[in-house]
Amino acid sequence: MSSRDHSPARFPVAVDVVALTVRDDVLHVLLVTRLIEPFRGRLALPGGFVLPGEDLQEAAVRELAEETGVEKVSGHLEQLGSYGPGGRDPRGDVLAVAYLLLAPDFPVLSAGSDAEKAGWYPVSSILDDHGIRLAFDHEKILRDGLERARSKLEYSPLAAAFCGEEFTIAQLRAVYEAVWGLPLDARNFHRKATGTPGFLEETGKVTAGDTGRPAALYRLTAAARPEPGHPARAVLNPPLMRPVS
Amino acid sequence: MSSRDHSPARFPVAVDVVALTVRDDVLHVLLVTRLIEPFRGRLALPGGFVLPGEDLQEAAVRELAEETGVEKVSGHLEQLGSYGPGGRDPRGDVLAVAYLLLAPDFPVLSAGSDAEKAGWYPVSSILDDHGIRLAFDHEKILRDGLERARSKLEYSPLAAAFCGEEFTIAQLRAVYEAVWGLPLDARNFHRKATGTPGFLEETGKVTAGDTGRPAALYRLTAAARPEPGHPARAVLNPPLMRPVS
DNA sequence: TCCCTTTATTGTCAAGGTGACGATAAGTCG
DNA sequence: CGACTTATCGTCACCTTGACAATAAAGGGA
Repeated sequence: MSSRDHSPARFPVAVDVVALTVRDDVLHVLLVTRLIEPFRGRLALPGGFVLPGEDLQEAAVRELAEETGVEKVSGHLEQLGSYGPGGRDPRGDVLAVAYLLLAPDFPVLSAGSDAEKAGWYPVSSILDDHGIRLAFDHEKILRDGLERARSKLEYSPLAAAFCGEEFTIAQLRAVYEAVWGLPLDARNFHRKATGTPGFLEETGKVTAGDTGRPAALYRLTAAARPEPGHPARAVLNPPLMRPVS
Repeated sequence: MSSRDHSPARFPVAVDVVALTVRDDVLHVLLVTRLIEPFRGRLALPGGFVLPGEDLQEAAVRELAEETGVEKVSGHLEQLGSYGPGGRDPRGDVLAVAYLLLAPDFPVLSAGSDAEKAGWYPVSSILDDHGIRLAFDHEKILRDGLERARSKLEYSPLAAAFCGEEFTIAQLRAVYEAVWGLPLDARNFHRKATGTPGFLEETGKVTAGDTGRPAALYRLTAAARPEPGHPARAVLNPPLMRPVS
């Protein structure tokens, strides 16, 4: 820190959350419709200003709860990056700290306590050409979050963050296919997922009721489960690489 | 952003830079000695407060120049993460945005314009048990920066950011060994570095004067060179993994 | 000059991982 | 029961890696 600045400038600090989930085999992002200016009527990432005495991650969790009605979100939450403070809010300088949430599909309040409508939107409908334009610089933040998620799947057990506690290999593969936007060979994926030491363990249970042969249910190994405070361990070694094309 | 907050809280925003280099085959970090409270006399990462109208990365470059006397730093600069705002500065809430600089060895002013002494310190001397204690939460930031650098070497061409424009395979290998703290097999490394398409290209020149056989000089391919604004491309595919032990 | 030391570079080989894809297994549905 | 669907196991050629031998190209000293 500079020793010269007697009274440093102060900035409002906002947290914005890129919440991703896989719904019907399609990657979705959680967005709210803004009911006030600026960008009234536009879709935006959920978020809000950090309060005094609050930590960044606390603020992210609180804003997510306020705007989506979810008190206890399971899944994986990590910091994505910071943006600004200039050129991103017409009201003036605002520093934004973005967080990335990878979570199983959860219901959102159609009208949160902030009176903003929240809902899941397919990521492709936002990022495609001629997609819906987001407020602020949220499209860039979403792109950064998507790329972070894509690369993290390669070497970390984070794909399981999109699933519940127990899941089948096919469900896990559907996560990879939805996030990467690529088809994967079911047999090779099964070999890699079940063959990686310290990644998955069988629960002994199987699915029922669906069409086709029942699938075995797996859960993450204790070693692969994200610990509070610790980053997700690099369990997939060698990594599960994205196909080139 | 929350629609409810009419006058959001404002925080001072500091940028801190984890500047790493390889010097005499040892990883060093750039630190300054604080001459004022708090943490007077302690070593700290160079950094300072963001000024109004300034971007985060601009502030990082400016503070680095002010405290180390380097106007144009070559190498790779990327955002590392944000810390706080609570519990990291005894003067009160301060949000810190950390940046990571991977650079060739450059001289630092022994007394910068901020009158803080800057110098290179072996990373191990800071992070070892009984190492020198840094000011603020800078030890955690340094650890995060080190881990980021270590993992980035695996799949990106960023090791070359520690070298000059042209370098030998052995110099590049020395970077990996210094950052990872592990010995690598010179022959297998040579095969991987020269055999990866789109990574290195020969300059045709060779080193001279040293003991032993002269080494060929290489440079990064245009595709592997970091573009302004773009992240470092994932050129090493499959990656060059750290040995397990 | 010739040998020794040092560093760079090229090969070799076995083991393991991956992509492509055939073959079975175990359910549901008609 | 037979068709269909999904899950799981096997096979095989190819590629990459780790371990390590061998060769190349300098400088230094006897």
